[in-house]
Amino acid sequence: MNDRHELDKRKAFILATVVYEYIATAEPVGSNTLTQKYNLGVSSATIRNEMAELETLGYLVQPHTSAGRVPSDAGYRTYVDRLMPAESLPSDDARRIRDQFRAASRELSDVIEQTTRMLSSLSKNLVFAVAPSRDTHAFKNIQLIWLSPRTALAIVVTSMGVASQTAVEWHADVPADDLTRLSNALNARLSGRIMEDIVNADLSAVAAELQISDELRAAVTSAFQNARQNEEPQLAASGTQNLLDQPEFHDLRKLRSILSIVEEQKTLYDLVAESIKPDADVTTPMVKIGRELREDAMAECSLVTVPYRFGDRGVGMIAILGPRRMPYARLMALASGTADSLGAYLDDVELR
Amino acid sequence: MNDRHELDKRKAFILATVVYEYIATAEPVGSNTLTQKYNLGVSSATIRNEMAELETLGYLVQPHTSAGRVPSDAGYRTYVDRLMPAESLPSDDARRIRDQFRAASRELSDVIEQTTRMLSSLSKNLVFAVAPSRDTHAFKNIQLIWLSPRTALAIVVTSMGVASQTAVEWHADVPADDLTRLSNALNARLSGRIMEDIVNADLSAVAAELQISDELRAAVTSAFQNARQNEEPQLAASGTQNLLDQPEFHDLRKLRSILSIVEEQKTLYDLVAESIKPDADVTTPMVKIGRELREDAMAECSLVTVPYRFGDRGVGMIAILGPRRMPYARLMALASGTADSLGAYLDDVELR
DNA sequence: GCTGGCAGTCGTAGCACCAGAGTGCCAAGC
DNA sequence: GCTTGGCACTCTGGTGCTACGACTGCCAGC
Repeated sequence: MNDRHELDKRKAFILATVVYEYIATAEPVGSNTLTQKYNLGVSSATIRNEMAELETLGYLVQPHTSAGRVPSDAGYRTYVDRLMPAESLPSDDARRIRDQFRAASRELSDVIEQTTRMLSSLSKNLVFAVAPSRDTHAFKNIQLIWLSPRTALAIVVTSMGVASQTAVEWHADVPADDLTRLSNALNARLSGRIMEDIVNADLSAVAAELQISDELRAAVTSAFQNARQNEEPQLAASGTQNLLDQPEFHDLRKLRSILSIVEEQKTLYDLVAESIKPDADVTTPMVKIGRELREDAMAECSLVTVPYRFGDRGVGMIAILGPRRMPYARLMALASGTADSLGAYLDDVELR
Repeated sequence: MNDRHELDKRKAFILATVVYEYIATAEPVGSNTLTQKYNLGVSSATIRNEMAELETLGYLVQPHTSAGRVPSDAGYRTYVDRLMPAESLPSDDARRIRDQFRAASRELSDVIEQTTRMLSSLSKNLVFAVAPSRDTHAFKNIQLIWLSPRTALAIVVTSMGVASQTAVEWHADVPADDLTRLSNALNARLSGRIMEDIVNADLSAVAAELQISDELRAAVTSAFQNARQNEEPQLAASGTQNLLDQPEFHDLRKLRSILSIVEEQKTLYDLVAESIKPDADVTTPMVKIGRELREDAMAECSLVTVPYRFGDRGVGMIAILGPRRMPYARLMALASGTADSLGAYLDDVELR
């Protein structure tokens, strides 16, 4: 199992064909089906011997004695990593994705939700997406609004809309003019920066330059902290009804546990959260298969995830959840196409 | 069918018992079951005759010749309207609802979502809720921020947070002082008012009083319009997995169409939208049964809806969707208890 | 008007049975 | 030494049959 060359060409081809056929038909594949449908050049008896070996190697399993073979997690894994031909995004799908983002709302959570809807309809699977946290928005401007000599309202606006309003107060009088000067200086200096990159040093530098009081500086700091404060991770899901079309979910107990997980959101989030890394290579989709998901309820599921970027960093994830028997190459192409478009959309919105 | 007195006492009791028993067991009810389980004082043959009459009257139906009886839409309707004993909210449930709102988030959409989660777990059915539209929030304050002599930013804040920011510009110079005076006057005059009650006349009155230019007045009007602009109706749903426990949803085709409707949201919204009336009597739950829902996919469902209020008007809906065979009295008590608490919560947040 | 009895209907659970698909193994052949 | 046809064996799923049980509707008698 450890030697990646243990599979000779014929075994690899047979494994690939079994996976391909099983994905297409959802029926265990037998040696006869294989020889009849595919041009293998050898008889079914030979295939039988090879398949028996593939089974002892752990790539195939038999649901019961007199049935054909079905891929194991390891079988799918090898297929995805080494055997499967890559697919590119069909132009129809590409167009639909483009159109979706052209008509997209400006409300971030709506965009994320519409994206999952579109992708679940294209992929015929369950799709979910994690929205960028406020940390990753671009700072647009801050307004310090003088209410009285000792109170003010601080409103922070990011590329995705208003992030927070904070009421601030202090012990010494602050002239209204100071607030205006500070607002303007902060906006001139920091506009366009990513929220999480704006550290206290930046704020202090501006405050020092303008000779602003410590109390006022502290107020600004807390306004920024407030704006960055991480709300619940926003997660949208769509396409649960697609699962019902798959025979593996006709078992109501399995279906129920999957639905619970989807509604609960936390488990879904944990599944993809580890992959949201700012510096990650953001173009490659990742695949987790069956038990790799570490969830009993999902032992028969696979997950395709792909991060999307804003600017030059990964800020969120798009994920397609379906049966292990899913068209991996197609879904990977769909997911990364969508992620690219979503990233481009986010960049575009920021520029407006 | 039109004469509400067509049912004598005994028929009414039999109908009520059949509905009650069927709700409990999900099995068609026969005359023997009835005489054995309930003390009717007559023999099963008499019950048979009565049931046959109830069937010709349209209250009961027989799934097939040799089965017991099952209530029809009309049967459930009569049960709900006239036969069913009212239930009050068990103190356990009341406590759980109270605790939920005590710990509730301040973000409106989170509160609505958490409410549906709690109620779906209490009711063991599918729950959805429509969030109040911005129109029904209470106005808190407006800030007109002077950016340059001819441009400004208008930020409208309601009881539920920031509603909108609008960039405004004009052709004649506007002194910064005018903006401050206007902001303060508007806040003093309008704070606490419901957004949809704030009409142009209110704004004009203030502007006239302060001798403010027409252009500036127009800018304020557009800021308010922007803040009231109706986004997509916000709808949260929870508890789809509960449906799987009901035998009527074991049919995958039915289940699929219900799931589609729930995800699509629009149909759900239409089902309850008509009942969101500001001036409606906001304490009584309403019930729609089977075909009354006017959706083929929901012919075997019932819906309990109850509006919740903010201040003295209905602003949103809570709805419980389940099989027609649902414990109506219990769910009605649960729904209105939750609606009351949600209303109280909204009032409370507004005061803070 | 109520009741017990009875014939009749219908769905379902259980059972046996068979066909079909697929395997593993073996002995012969290239 | 790999490949192959043949063959016995296994297991599932569908079909047809029967028996049973749960009802009903109707009727004659109280």
